[in-house]
Amino acid sequence: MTIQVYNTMKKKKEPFVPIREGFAGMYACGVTVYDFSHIGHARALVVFDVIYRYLKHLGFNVTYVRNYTDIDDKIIKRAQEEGVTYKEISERYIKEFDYDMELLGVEKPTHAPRATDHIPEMIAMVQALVDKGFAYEVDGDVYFKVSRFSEYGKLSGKNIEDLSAGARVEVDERKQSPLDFALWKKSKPEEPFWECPWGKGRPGWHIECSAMSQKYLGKTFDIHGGGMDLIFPHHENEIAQAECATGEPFARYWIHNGFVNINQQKMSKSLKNFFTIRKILETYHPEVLRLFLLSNHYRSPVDYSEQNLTEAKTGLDRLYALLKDMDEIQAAARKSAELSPAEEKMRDDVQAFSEKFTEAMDDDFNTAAALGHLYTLTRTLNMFIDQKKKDPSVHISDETIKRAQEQFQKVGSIFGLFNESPHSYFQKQREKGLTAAAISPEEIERLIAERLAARKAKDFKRADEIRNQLAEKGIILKDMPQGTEWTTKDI
RNA sequence: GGCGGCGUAGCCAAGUGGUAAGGCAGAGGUCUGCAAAACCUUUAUUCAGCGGUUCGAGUCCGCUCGCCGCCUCCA
Repeated sequence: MTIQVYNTMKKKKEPFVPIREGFAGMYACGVTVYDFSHIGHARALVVFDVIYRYLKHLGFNVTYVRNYTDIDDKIIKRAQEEGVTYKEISERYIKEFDYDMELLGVEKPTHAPRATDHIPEMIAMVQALVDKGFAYEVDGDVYFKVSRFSEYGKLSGKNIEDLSAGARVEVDERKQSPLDFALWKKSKPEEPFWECPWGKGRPGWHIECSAMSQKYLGKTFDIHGGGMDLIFPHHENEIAQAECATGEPFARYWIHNGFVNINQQKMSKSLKNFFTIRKILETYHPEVLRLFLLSNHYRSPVDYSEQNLTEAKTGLDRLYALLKDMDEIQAAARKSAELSPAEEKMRDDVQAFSEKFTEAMDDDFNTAAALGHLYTLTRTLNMFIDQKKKDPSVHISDETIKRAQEQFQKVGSIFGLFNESPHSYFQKQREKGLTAAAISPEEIERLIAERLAARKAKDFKRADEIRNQLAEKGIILKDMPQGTEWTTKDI
């Protein structure tokens, strides 16, 4: 069964057929490293991480390339502000980015090239464009001549006439047309530069992705992705450069993720409604953020709000609670040849989930629908576990539990969830809550013991008093058959 | 002005021709001394509005209203 992928170029879903059977080449535009990465970056990174993982899961041999833009105006500006070299800024934020990705559980791509490590490739491409008459040099700057590429606009659905009419770019007199864009920029004094046929200069923004994607994936490759905002002009320009330079088609499938809004407002620096990944992960477990992001289809806009994150946390808690229960039941389960009707049904549901999950993911990576099915399975499993808790004689075989656990492992490995043992997941949460509660576990245990004594003596007034007292500090008690457990209140 | 998207229950959110997934919140119940957790039941005759195509439409077409993105660096 081939998967369906929405291709921005065609504006519709189409079957994904790679150039070479069994292989997939994928390039996703990475970040410009001049500051900490934010929630918007996180979404793009998580979306393509999941696409990467899913393609691998399907058995594709995937080459995934994600670049670092480590030379550009913003980096240079930042370096000048701090009085350090551009390299110091870019390397610093590459390190920070890598750290964020590790926290977020984003898999390393096959290649993570830096733009500045590929200057010769870029110069060669610019030279090829000049030689073929697609680009022209003006006083050290080299521009791409948009009018020479009749297909310009095919990705974004724009045409050259409309663009010319609506151009609000300040017109650079030296450009032959306002639409022409820089392939190579002459360096100003004090700016980093590389020697090239046009003097001292540095690459324009778009050229790096064309050069690096081709180096690692070939002239024509399968998937090119990034945020919606990159469709125009970045990806449009990449296509123009690459196809004119090589004379061959560039990427075949264009995948773009939607934006993140903050409390229904566009995220922007001027509104200061900006959240860095680092900041969010101080409060929320990384998997909460992933679950939240994957609860929406990747092309829809998603609204970041505390309520939505808290909801995601509730969901993740529920899933981990089930995993914990399954671990416990598994430990006590026995082999059995005979299945009760309830267990039969459970196996059927597990199997049904497996099929529905695949169906959802095959349909343009519909993680939201896939998660819906996971919750349905969760309810089925909880139902059985609930019965078993009430009546320990209810039997279940280890094989059935194993099959259910395997489905969760599969989802976990594709979505980047359930990387922790349920025990450590809840343990961490308790530790976090404890810090906020300012009470020691020993003190809690002491109060629980005191409450137990009170309950045994039927002094429920005192027992409730203790429970309320702990609740005020954010400690929630649960009276279980085997004793009293405690958790911390949700953030 | 050009291009594109969206509008599904209190909230979040799947669903591109076959009769409305899932989650959160709420209500009732099982369990509990009472709770918590879990489970059960329940919550959209209806998918912004109006027309049209069709045996059949959130789903396709047209119009209207409302929101948003891109066209400038941006995931």
